[in-house]
Amino acid sequence: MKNNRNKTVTIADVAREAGVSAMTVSRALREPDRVSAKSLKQIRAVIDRLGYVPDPAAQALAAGRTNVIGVIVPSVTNNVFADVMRGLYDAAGNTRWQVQFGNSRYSPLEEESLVRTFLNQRPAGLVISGIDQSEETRKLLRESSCRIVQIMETTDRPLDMLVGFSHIEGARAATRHLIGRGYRHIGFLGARLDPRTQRRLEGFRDVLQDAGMMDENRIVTTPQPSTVTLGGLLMADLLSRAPDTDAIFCNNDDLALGALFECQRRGLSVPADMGICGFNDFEMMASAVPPITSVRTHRQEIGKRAMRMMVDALEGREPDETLVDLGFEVIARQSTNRPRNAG
Amino acid sequence: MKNNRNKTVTIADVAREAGVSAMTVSRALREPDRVSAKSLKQIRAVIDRLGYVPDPAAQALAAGRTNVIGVIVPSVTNNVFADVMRGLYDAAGNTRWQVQFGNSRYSPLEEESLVRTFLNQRPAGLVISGIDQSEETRKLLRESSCRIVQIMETTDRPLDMLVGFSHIEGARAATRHLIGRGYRHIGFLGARLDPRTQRRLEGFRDVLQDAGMMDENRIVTTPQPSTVTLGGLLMADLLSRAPDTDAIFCNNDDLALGALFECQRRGLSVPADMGICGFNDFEMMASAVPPITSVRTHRQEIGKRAMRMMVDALEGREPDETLVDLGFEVIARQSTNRPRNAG
DNA sequence: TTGTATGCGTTATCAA
DNA sequence: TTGATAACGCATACAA
Repeated sequence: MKNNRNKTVTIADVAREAGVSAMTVSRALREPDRVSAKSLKQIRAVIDRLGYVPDPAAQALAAGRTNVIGVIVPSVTNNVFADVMRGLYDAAGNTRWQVQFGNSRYSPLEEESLVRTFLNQRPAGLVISGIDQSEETRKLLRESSCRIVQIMETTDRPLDMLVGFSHIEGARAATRHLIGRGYRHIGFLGARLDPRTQRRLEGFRDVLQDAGMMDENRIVTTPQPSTVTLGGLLMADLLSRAPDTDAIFCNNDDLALGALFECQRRGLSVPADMGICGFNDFEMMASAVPPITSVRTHRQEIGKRAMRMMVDALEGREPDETLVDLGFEVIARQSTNRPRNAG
Repeated sequence: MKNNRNKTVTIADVAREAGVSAMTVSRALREPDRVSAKSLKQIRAVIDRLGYVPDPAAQALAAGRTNVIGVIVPSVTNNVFADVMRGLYDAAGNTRWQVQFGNSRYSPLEEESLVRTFLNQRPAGLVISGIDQSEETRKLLRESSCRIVQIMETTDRPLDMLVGFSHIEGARAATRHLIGRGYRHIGFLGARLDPRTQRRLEGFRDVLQDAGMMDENRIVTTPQPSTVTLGGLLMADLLSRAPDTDAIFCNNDDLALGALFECQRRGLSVPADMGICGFNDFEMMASAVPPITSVRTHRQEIGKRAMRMMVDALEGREPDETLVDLGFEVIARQSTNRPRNAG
């Protein structure tokens, strides 16, 4: 296999052309203040003319660190994380830091392996989803000298920094909303029971148990990834098991939309016969017919804050808050607007 | 800023412990056949015991190349590319090649800058979306010695290898389908007019002009990214401009779903009063009420094929086909099932 | 403000 | 089959 090395312009070439030493060029790039205005001008001109770009591998090797900020998400196809990634990207945009994604596919083992791979590259920082890292992963991270931001959840004991919200509280609020709207036989539709999903189920259980309305028959879950079609299937399953169910809390919006479609196929009126509440508040929820109630989460904002926090920390501006809860909001829409005389 | 260098186990450590030279360890890792069975066993034991992992930066610097396959997509939030990325990931999974994503945000300039960044890392290969690279980008790519796979479109003159399908033909087929179903006043809803979208519009125009049914008034587009909500707005816009429109081709499925919701709000029957056809065939199309006709594209498969092709080429197994058209299928559903007596 | 010497961890080359 | 030596391109430490 041949080298991919082409017409490599090195720092030495620049130095020679500019009539200075390689070190001065190196400094001109990283600490321009410590180089005379004259040299700086010369060097910059030569760099432009020659099209010099530093070799990141050489930089990493010599400096013992990189400008890479690793990001570990459990999925690249899940819209939730797509939004988070956008936020992370946006905030990293005009900085000198470079974002690199890794996909753990919801597997703690793959996550551990990704962390190893990243740490081997001596990243400046690591953004990692959730708080359920394996003990080995936590050890690796603690022993590394790189900064860490956990995202999408919240806890009292973050590894380092954290930006997220409480899934259990989100689910509690949604469930309370359904009760408040007069629903009494409330079910739960859940797909892919990752840790966050499980916490939502936990919150749902809490509230229903307190209200004396809990019925395990109304909990329908599947390990498959959530889709709209699956929402319809789960809804059908629930209705066959517990036909008197009058409302559902779906652990995400895909399922909620699928459930709505299933109700339409069965001639069930939403919200009169069936109340529906989703989670995440994707934009389509607002324009469904009827519009679907959901728990809005601030996914892109979480990405932005996390990256800003990371960059601040890396650039020596230690953030005031290193544990941020961005919360959630129950967006009440027609799909849970139960008529007084219903049921 | 301190080093991120920790307890680094180097190849020299392994060599010492195994009683061989560093070169032999290096060979044991890359060309085990050229190392004696005895040394190999020793070395592997020591590697395990010490937990040695090669430093990628040092490898890149010394070897003049990396095992990185760069992937440039125009969006990470667009479901289309999320699916492609999944395919790429899947196919790269058990190889020695590492995938790295870059997001050009639909900007040829950002794409060019990404290409430069990637090429600076001496990637083994580059997967790049579309065929509309800037002249400068094309030049950079041609001058580089790395392999290239263009994806998601097709052309006679690929830069190197290519896996995709024809957007213009997809749109033509969809439009013919609508005509075949008896619709006569067909409109087009389009968002974010990227090159692929524009080709779909072109195909739409072709067919309608040939059929003598073209009416520019029925083309409604916006530069905004497509959403379900936007589909509803565009549909409303179209109906106010051309109230006698009896069918629409949407340049993607989000818009189609939004258009369906808008019809529901207006009491328009789909498919009797309005035929709706989407593009991409996301899974939700099948479970909408009524199910929505769409043009199925093989996004994940494109990713898989592209990565397999790349890996084969990199490992010296030059692929038989380097220009693959994976086609598309019009999936006819109830949303375009126009009753005989309608209109 | 600038430069020199040295090392980062690995691989290519060539000789043994 | 193995090893010694010399890069790879840059940054650190220190000296001037």
